[in-house]
Amino acid sequence: MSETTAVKMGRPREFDEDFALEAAMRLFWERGYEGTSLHDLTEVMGVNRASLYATFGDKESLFLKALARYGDGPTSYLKFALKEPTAVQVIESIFRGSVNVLGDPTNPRGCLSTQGALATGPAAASVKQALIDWRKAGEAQLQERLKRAKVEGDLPATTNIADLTRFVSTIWYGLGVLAANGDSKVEMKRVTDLALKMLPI
Amino acid sequence: MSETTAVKMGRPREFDEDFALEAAMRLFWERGYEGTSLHDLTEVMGVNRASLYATFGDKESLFLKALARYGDGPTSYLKFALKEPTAVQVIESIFRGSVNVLGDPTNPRGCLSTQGALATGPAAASVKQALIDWRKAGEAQLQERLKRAKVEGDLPATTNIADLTRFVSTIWYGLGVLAANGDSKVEMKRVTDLALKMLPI
DNA sequence: AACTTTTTGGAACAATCAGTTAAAATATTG
DNA sequence: CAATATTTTAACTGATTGTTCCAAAAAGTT
Repeated sequence: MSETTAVKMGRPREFDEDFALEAAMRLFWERGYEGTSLHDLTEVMGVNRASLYATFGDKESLFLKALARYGDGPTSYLKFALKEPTAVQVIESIFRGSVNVLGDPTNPRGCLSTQGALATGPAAASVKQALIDWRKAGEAQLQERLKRAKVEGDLPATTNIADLTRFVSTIWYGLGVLAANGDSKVEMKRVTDLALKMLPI
Repeated sequence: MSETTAVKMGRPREFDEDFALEAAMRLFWERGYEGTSLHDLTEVMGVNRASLYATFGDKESLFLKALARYGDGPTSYLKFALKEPTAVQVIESIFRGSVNVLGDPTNPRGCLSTQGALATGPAAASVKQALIDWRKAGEAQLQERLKRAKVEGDLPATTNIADLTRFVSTIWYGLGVLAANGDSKVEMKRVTDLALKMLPI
């Protein structure tokens, strides 16, 4: 019976794993992978070095866990957006969710997937690549969904799915930089409103 | 007579200042501010530490000089684009120039202004801010030009200049991330072609 | 040849980096 | 209480960070 409620032997933890990972995610989000030091991580996470390594592994491993949490948390809107009934609604929903997260003043400015490690030194090359993969995976999910929309007839048969996907992704990424620039939610919303009006659909 | 051709006393330099700054720019471009070490800079620049400091100042100062060179070099297309006769041609020209630079396989992938320091630790906060200012300055120049286009009548009086500027900027920034993802020039061109077709003009 | 001026090479700097280790502390189990 | 298991504490790696300093080297000037 090794359940989550199982009584554990040994000295009990003085930190909350969930809280700690959330804090790590937000610090990486704000400062990027290379800009975040282990010392600062232990502080915001409320975890000492040794426990951090025992629980989350090394810095890269911790970052990947934080990234996964980012996908399940702040950017979970993507999962729901993909379930919308039509292509237009899917795109609308992605834009809405994105603007909501990026425009929330309680969040770090920008998007973890682009701020985390867009360009790095050789030591962080694998993290940079992981983020490329992460972004491309998002694009792939959208592309699959739009492809289905075409089959279902709610996108014209003439629509170039790859182009439309890349176009939406471009705006998506661009919003992240707008947010990093300090633009407000209202300003970002005006961009997505304009984009939706123009959409070749 | 203190001209540039003036004979200088002292031991002559063994490095070329222009070459060195170009090399620094490209390394920052590829690795970002925090991802670039002084050790690696001296190697690619062909300058020893002491001479680097004497000539370019500290790391931040060197980065700012590299950024200025980036503006005068790879992204000089902006200056020319703003001189185009109509708003549409201006935007077309920006997109074309951007795709050419970002899609050039001999260049580092992505855009220095977004890769340099989108998110950083506190130590690099001033560099991050300098890049925000740099990007916003670019937006401001475009906005001024589009405002003029409206006055000159080649944009409808109903056009919201701020919105149009931000929309073009968003795509501009987004292209940088596409490039960082490894997308090809052809793929980026298809994005800008689509955007131009959709432009509310 | 003696003196100035500038650059070079390399050592030295203190600070910080990610990561490890061993002992002390705190719990459960028998 | 004794044995076991886990976490905390804190010191300690060894490497790397950005920056400074200094004597030697290489040129021009007198």
